[in-house]
Parts: sequence; structure tokens; C-alpha cells
Amino acid sequence: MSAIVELPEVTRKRMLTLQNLLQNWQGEKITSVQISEITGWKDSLIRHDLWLLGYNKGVSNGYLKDDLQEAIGQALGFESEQINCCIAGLNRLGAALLDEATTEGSIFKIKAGFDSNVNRVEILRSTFPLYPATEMNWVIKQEKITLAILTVASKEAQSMCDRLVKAGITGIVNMTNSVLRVPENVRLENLSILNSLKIISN
Amino acid sequence: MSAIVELPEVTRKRMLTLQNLLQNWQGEKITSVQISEITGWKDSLIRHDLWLLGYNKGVSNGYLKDDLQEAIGQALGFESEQINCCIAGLNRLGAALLDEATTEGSIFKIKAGFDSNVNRVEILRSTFPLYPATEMNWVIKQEKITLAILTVASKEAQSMCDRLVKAGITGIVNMTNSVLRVPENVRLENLSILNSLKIISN
DNA sequence: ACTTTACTGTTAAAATTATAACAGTATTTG
DNA sequence: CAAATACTGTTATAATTTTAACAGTAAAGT
Repeated sequence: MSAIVELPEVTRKRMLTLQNLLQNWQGEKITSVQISEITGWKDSLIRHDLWLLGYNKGVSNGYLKDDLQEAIGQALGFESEQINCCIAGLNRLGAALLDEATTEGSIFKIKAGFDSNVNRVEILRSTFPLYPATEMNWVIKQEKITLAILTVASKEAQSMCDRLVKAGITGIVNMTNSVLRVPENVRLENLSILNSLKIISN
Repeated sequence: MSAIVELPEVTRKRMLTLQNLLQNWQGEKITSVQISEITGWKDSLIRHDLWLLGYNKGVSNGYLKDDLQEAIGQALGFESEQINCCIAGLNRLGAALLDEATTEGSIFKIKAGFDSNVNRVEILRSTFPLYPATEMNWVIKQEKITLAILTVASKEAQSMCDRLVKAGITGIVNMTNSVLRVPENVRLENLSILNSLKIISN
């Protein structure tokens, strides 16, 4: 037996990390112990994860990197077409993120930037168009944008979030320190740098 | 009975989020159900967390915000003095982060920026000094820096990480997509925006 | 060819984490 | 002031997640 109904989120996250690891891995084979040494996860956990995922092409001296990489991609379902994103909040952080996120040649494409401050929209330069937040509704529809990266000031976070949701966004990466309330059908990932600093400082 | 040997990390993270929530909470009282409605955590989980934490000052119509806030801070141990940080990688993301992280008037203070590219160091302007990575050792010692935010390009990530560790850093927030290998005594938090986008997109 | 070694895949057991249940208690209501 | 309500604190139970164990097997060594 193998492949359960649905992959637990903890496993999905580990698999994303594993993909990143494999990307940089030199050599065509890798074992669960080697993965364990780098990530800190127990080797049995890695094998168990791969089992959940339905993968059983390992041989007696490890996994073939290319094959494993492909299988994980398959299992997580990422050979789909381009996914359109936007950035809400055009401060320095927001502006910086496009550089990073976009260049990857990844499936994620940033199609628009929004800010409630019209001045910012006019001053900044970027490779994709910037709009005042009032234009959000039609832009998101027209450009088929489904995900948003939220980088506004904490005080604005919930109201901007609400506008994004109303415009039809289905997932938000929240880079602010605010705790956001979203409807059940909207996916939310919180990436607070401040919280991370707090975690590693004790 | 109450307060166990050590608080589980899942609980610690939820408590950080709860603190952020309380910060913005209007009104002097809040109930576990109200917290549940915003965060999506079950109300019993919240009460259980607070119980683990040793808190039992709740009354029959909720918790007093101020008291709860203080108790959590106490339990997590964050009234300590300033914690000194640095940023390794002075690209746009790195440069943007100081704006964000520092302005909070928080206990975290960014004391230095490093880059292996000397040109960047000379061009950028900031409120704290920038150095070529070769100066890392003495700067980190002299400025009593204990934490680092890593924002270099993925390819450089592991080597820069190694240098930070060797210089005596005890915790790293990894903003790159690389999977880092660190000694057991170094704390690591991964904040990959790309991974977050992947998670919310399926 | 046989033995040893070094792996995986899989199941079972252990540990952790979340949920439900409810007694106890302030607060509010009639 | 008695009854009803709306909470918490705490324990017990359930669910999830991790770890250990080991049979099975390809590869390497002799």
C-alpha cells in the first residue's frame, strides 16, 4: 500500500525544502541519511514522507536525484502553467521582493503592484505596472491574478487584506506583523521576520 | 498543576502571534472564542496553550488584554535587553529589511551589514555601518552581534552562513531558497517567500 | 558464487499535539 | 437573590506526527 488520501501539510513543506536541497545537490545519488545530515530531520522521517508520497524507486544505495526531484514535483503538482501574483504595499520591502521572486524564472509571475498611497505608485519604477489600490478590482480580474504578497504597514494590513479578498485573491503571503482574518477559502502564510528573530533568540 | 518543563515550539509560535494580535486589539477584554475566530485555532487549543504557559488569571468573561499580554511576554522571556543583529547580503531585499525590522522600536537592533561585494558596501547608504564580509569576524565580536538575517544570493548562502557561524553568530533567519547546514547550537529559521507562494497555490 | 554492507519500503510503537468534555466560577439577568 | 449564562482551567481522549525496527534487496567486496 502507499499514497494516502492527501499529503499532510508538514510533509508538503518538507518536500518543498527537499526540492530546494536537491537543486543544489552535486552528484546523481543521495541517501536518506545524507538528507538527514543537512536538514536535521530523522532519516526514517524522510523515508516515511517519500512513502506517503507514493515514491518507491529508491535503490539500495540511495535515490537517484533527478528521478526523485521529478517525482516530488509531480506529487506536489507544480508543472502547471504560470501563476499570477501581485504585491500590495510598495514600500522598500515590497519593491525589493519583485527582484527576488520574479527573477527565478519560476512559475510565479508578478503582474501588478498596488498601494493606497498614489504618490508611491507614481514615483516607483518597475518591470510591471503599478496601480493605486482603488484600481485593484478590475486589474486583478483582467490579469487573472490569484495570489498576493502583502507588504503594507501593519496598520493597513487588515483593510488591504480585505480588499484583496474582495477582489478575488485566493492566497496571501503576509509579510506584516499583523494577524489577519481571512475567509476559510483563502490560504494564508505568515512570514514575519520579527517573529522569526524572536524565535531564534531564545 | 500547570507549567511544564518547557514550552513546545508550536505553542511558542502561537503565543508570538497572539501577542501581535493583542497589540492591535481594541477593548480591554478578549475571550478564547474571539481569538479563535481571528486565528482559526480552536478555542480549546488556546486555553490549553495558556494553561501550559501557567496562566490562570482568566475570568468568567474572558481575559484582560493587558494582563495577558504581559504574562505571555514574561513566559516567553522578552524583556531582556537589546539584541544585536546584522544583515548579510546587501541587495535590495537586505537593504529593505532594516527599514522594517529596525524601526519597530523593538529589542532587535541592526548593528552592521555585510556583503562579499565591496562595491555594494561602498555605494549603499544606511543608518548603520556596512562592511565587506572580510571584516565580519572582528565586527561581530566588537558589536556583540548574535543574530543574522541572511539575504545573499542562493549560491552564496551556505558559504556566507559558514562565515557567520564561524564568527560566533547563534541564530540565522534564512531568507534565501537554499537549504542551510548549521551546527546544532545555531538556531535557524527559514523564510522562503517562494516556498510560501508554492504552499498557498495548491 | 557467496558474504557482507548499505540502503530502502513498510509496519508497528512512541511521542507529541489537538480536541472535546465538563466541573467550577464569576457575571449577568429576571 | 436565584437562575441562567458565558466564560475559564483542567483532565481525558482522539488525532496526528515522528521514530524505531526490521525484512527485503541491490550493490560491493572477497
